[in-house]
Amino acid sequence: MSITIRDVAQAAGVSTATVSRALRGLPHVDPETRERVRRVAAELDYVVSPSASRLASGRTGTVAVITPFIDRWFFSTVLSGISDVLQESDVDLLVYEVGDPATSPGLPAERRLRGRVDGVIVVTLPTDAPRIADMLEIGLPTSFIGVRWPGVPSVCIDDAAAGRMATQHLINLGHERIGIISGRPQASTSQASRALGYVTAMEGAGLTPDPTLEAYGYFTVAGGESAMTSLLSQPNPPTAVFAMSDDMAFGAIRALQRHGIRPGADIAIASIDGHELAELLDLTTVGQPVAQMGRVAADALLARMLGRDVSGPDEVTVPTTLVVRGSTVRPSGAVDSSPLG
Amino acid sequence: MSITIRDVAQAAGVSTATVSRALRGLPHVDPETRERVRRVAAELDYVVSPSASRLASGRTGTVAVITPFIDRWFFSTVLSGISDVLQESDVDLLVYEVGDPATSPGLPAERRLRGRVDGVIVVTLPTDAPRIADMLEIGLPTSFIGVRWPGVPSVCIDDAAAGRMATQHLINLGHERIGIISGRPQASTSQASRALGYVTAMEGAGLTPDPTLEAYGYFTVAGGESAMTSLLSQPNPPTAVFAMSDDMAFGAIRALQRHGIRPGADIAIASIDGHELAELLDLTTVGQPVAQMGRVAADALLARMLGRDVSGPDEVTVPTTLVVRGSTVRPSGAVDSSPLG
DNA sequence: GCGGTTCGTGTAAGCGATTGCGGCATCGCG
DNA sequence: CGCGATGCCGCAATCGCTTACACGAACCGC
Repeated sequence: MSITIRDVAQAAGVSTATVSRALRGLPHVDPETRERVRRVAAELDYVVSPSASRLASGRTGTVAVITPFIDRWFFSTVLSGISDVLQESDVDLLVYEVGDPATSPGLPAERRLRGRVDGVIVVTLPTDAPRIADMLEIGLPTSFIGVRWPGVPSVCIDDAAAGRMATQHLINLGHERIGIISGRPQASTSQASRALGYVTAMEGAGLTPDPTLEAYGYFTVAGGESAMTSLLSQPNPPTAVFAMSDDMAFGAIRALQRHGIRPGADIAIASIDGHELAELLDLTTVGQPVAQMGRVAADALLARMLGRDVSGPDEVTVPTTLVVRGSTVRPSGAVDSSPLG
Repeated sequence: MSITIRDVAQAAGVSTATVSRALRGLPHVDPETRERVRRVAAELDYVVSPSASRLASGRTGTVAVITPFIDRWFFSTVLSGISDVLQESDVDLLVYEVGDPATSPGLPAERRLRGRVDGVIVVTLPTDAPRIADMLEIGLPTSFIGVRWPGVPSVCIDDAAAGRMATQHLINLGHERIGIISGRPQASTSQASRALGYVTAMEGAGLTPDPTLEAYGYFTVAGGESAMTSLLSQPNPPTAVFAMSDDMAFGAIRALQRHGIRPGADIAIASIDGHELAELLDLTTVGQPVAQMGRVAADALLARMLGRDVSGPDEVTVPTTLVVRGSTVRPSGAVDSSPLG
């Protein structure tokens, strides 16, 4: 029913081997022959059978992206960046949504990957390290986004610096009681780094982080809202809050609105992400180049998969930039402790 | 190097045929034999070669999703719903991001699909009909989201009703000069339907839509902002605005903020989508069950692919619900023309 | 003019599953 | 006890392509 390489070979008066070589641009084919094969193939509307090709060659022309979520801003944006790059190289994109590793078992995809893809991009939550070792055991070329792992291609931001930057900015505005909305209790990796940045900045300014001023927002809008609510119920609430993600900051802002407190004017908020809608909500945030992170990871993976010269280091850190908006204004009467943040 | 079905067969003392049948749960296998094969396979950590299986069986266990974008709320949410369903059935999800059909050529994926997937889900922009015929020509089971096509499984909302609902709500509040922020000039399908709903509601209330009160927002935040800006520059600006999408409404709100105009208090805004962050911005919107739309489409496709009994109609319309928030309040001094919208 | 390259092409052996068909026991029933 | 069903299972032919290897022709330099 479907037309095969044999049909093309016959119609072009050559062998299937030649057709294969001609169509794929391999050498050792007379230019004239190649052209003829191409024409015949086009006329017949021939497309190679991916299954057969894969079986014979062992290559799949596919990469898998393993991501906790696909319907959240950060992840869908990363995905889009990845998609850009892969499409340019005619590589298919397989998506596995695995959920939050903290609540769902692990990577259900491990077994599936073998023989199904040529490479894997793992997008990790900032909340905790993935089963990286498990992943690497499969022996597929892999690229990580969001964690740093020795010897493995990965791209991430400097979480500590980002946390420090946001917190320092609040400090520079004169705030001293600065709360923090973090992900979840006792998480690891980049979350810890962001918290570290917060602590570093605080201590650098001679301030002591008040443990009662930490609340958990689980990286969701709803979580951020309840975190902020609990912060507000403190006997001595913070005058500024650092949220580890824009989503949580959004929730925090909603909490403020509910309490009739004006973000910026009454309580300062700064966070990390650079979410598209942060501008709308006038939220000060440390922006990360999310789509670019996806592109970089995909590029790195492709380079390794296709055996290109692997230029550039394995571990790349992309820059973040503080975007100051209305959610962080000088508290009335306060004096800036440094020449701008 | 990798272990194959032959290794398992040998280790279990049966033929490869039996291994294949045993592992896939096919009948005509002694329960005892099946168990032994399973055990051996597990011990050997055997996984079937997808390529070989596909080539032999002709099935790929994969569906493609063709979507204009993946980094926008609507699409990533749909994608997530699809992913849910597919994962339950152990079907792989291949994603093709094709861009806005209005600006990018078309479906570059057509050729790729043949032999690569068992089915396709096409997510269409509300801005215009996809090359549906092209798509159907491939002869793969296909499911559409966002358009209605005779005889083809599709899921969408009643765009006209949604547009009418939002507009009627504004009318009920006493507004008469109601502007509209639509997608792009002369687009089609669901965009037209939403506009139709607007017109229907207006005329039903004895109001005449003012053509100078229509602006184009191209379904983006930035577009919505400039659309609202141009609306505001009218000699006689609207007192209420219906935006075809939440994103555009977000942009419109930003424009209002920039002009020192309070959404809700000074100008009412209602839109369509039910975006996660609409609540944050206190935006009245006609919510559509986006993730569910993805799930429904995936279910329908799976039913056809796997030859299940195709229950339910081809074309399903999912319900929308008006969520009233602060962006639409009664204009001061106005009287409601009906008992609540 | 001859051995050795280089080029273009064909032959055919895989790749690792799936599955139609046939064979051999075993079973049930008359 | 005989005979058709039935249940299990193996044989072997695909599926459509890739690619190592072989082969003949043309071409090279000495």
